[in-house]
Amino acid sequence: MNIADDIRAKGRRMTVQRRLVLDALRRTRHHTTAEEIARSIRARYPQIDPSTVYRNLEALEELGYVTHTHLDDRITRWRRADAEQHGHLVCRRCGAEQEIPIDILEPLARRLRSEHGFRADLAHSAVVGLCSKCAG
Amino acid sequence: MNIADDIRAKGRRMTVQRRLVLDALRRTRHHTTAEEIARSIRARYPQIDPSTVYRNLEALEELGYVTHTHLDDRITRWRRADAEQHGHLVCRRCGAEQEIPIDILEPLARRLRSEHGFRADLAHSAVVGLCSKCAG
DNA sequence: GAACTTATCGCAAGTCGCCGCAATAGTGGG
DNA sequence: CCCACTATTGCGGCGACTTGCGATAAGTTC
Repeated sequence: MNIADDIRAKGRRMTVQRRLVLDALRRTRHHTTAEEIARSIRARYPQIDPSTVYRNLEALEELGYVTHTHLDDRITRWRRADAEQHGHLVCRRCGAEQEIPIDILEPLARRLRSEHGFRADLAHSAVVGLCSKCAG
Repeated sequence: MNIADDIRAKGRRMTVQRRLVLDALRRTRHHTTAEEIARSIRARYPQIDPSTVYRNLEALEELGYVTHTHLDDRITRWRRADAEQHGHLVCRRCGAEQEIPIDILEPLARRLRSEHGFRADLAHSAVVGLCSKCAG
């Protein structure tokens, strides 16, 4: 089943706008911001409203096609759900972000699960701190 | 050395506005939002501009008196730097936030330090996932 | 304690993301 | 192919900051 049919099967609709957002996400390697996606779409289709992009990202997240992460700022980062999972380290000083293999976070996830019944979404979270350069 | 002198020693100034922000933070048990602090101050001193509160929180963070955290939304949470350290679990479904003892995160911090030279600021980060209620 | 330097303030305007609403347009059924 | 249903869109406007700027006032010097 292709994406369009899957979306329809879930009672949603496949619109041009939706497809454009999906395509924009497909073109980006790592995570992007909604604003960047909106900009790239509006370069060709200026009539598409930024709020439509925001709403589509949200809808596509509900549909399971994308996920978002909050790093150390107010900006939401988006990426395809089928992209490789990894953790994030964000330097609070220089802002550098680094990706780390998800399995480093596994032991913590297991403990949170057994001790707090909490199912951590590791790729969704970011660890803030000082990178090796800034820590001196 | 008291706070005022310390601030002056660092080439900054102790203004009424600064003191009001500091006092407001002292009154809150856990973390608050800038907007809430602004509201509580402006209830008594309406002439104080919200932007002054934002700038003071930033300045006080540079001075080492407060820190901020980003949970799973776009709102910045502030708290006193000398408050008790703890980790945060945030449910992506119901939004509930839970505090956990910081030592649960220690093993991860040690590993990030040795393997990536990254000094994690555990109390600054939040782990996103599903709480026991929402995980069903 | 007056002069002076400049951190900080209040205000107005701008940005990014979100939301309500009326108009529009995918979809399934006939 | 046409209709009814309702998910989605564009637009205007709001919330949470953020920033430029001229005015104000801490702190320092004399």
